Amino acid sequence: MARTQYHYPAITVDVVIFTLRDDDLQVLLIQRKIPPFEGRWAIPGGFVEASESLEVAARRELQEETGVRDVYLEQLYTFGDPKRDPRGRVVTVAYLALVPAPMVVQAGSDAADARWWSVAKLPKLAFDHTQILQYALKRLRYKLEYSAVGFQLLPPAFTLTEIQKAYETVLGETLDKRNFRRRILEADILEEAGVAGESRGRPAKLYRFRDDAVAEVKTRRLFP
Amino acid sequence: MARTQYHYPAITVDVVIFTLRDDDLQVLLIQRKIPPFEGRWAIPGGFVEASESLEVAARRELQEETGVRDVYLEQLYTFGDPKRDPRGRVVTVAYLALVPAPMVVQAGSDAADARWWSVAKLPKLAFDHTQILQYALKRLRYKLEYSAVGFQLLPPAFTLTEIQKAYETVLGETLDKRNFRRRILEADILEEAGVAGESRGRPAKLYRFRDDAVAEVKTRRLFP
DNA sequence: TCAAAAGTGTTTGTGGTACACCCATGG
DNA sequence: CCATGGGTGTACCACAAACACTTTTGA
Repeated sequence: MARTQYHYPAITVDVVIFTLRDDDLQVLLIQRKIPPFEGRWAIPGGFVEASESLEVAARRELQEETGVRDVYLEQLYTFGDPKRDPRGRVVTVAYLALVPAPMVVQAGSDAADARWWSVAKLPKLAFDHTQILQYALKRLRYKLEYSAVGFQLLPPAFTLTEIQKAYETVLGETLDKRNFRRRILEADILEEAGVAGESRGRPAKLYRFRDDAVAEVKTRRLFP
Repeated sequence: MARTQYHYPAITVDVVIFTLRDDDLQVLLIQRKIPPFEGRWAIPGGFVEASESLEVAARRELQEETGVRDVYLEQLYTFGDPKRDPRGRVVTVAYLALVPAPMVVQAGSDAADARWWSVAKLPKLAFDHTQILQYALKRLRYKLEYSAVGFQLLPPAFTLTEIQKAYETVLGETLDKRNFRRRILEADILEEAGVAGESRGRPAKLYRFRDDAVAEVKTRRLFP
């Protein structure tokens, strides 16, 4: 601890925020309005305050950008290459957040604009944010197979067809309807929640994620 | 970026170093010789230098403590609770390292002593290091089932019985000999490397981990 | 009565698990 | 020749994969 403090790197949190919109996996990006990378799109983030933990900082950033609280958030990875920020040493702790579909966004004070982008066609990003985003995407797909985090992308109540579409969208592959339904019902993590209105055909049953079901740590993968 | 620099937290890396000794999973700890937690045992670690990446810093710490280079190292998690260090804000990026069995250790300049401890009976640790160590242990056991990192704990060439013992030691359960051998050979990650000397019974074949085999990302778990 | 979406079972294949004996060597 | 550790195959079971038609509703 003999080191003088002014050598310390800065610490930021960056939050990769995914959602599902229009049967498409999308990510929230902000457009920088100051250099470096002025005008470029970037993952929302900011400095960690002196008194807050990393996760609290991430939740604060998330709320500033989307207005949501109490959504799924997990630490992803910490990026600390000395050259990742041209202004000087900045270490960033990246987080992954999943928010339910219909979400309005507001450009924060340090952003010119904020909007959702399809992960299929992303713009050129600032800093090493392309790398961070790809890492987040890989982790999301991986977790989707082994745990029940997929529900975090849906509204509180949903039909089986909706959740199947959600899984197909994120994984980028189609799944068999009967096998999907059998497995997700046998997993015993859903409960019925009435009947959907609005439909051109036969009305679907609504389900919700059971409060007492754990989103993490399935012994077997949910969807091979 | 308008913030004054003297508010930045300090950044350290801590490296949880596992090895196998005497059919036992052990972890390297150092004994602190300065306050806080003077005399307590702790996970080896230190400050990140201005010009080095986080992984380079972790490798440097690892080499300072054990003398080894080119061993398995992966980032674990970043711990940033504001109160985790009584001296002030210190964010630590924890790494997990696996080193082959016979390893001499040297107490570093800031440590009174350094030695291997069985994970079964650990002393009281400094800071939040018990939490970090438990997290590392959980991750190691998890990865062992889904990937081939277990080889990193063994010498370059090993017998099938040795590696089975290694897996049993880390997982804390016994495995069926024929099933273990079938699966590990079918995984196609080993190649023969001659015959072991020194034996009281029939000499065992030696194997080594194939250079071109990837230690990570198995589609199916190796050992359920 | 037609269009649109929801819902439902069975067969086949693959992979996991359990289990016991013979082989090669050194003392 | 015996003690010690090395090495090998099969039968059963459970779960994953593939696959097509009937039901309910609104227009």
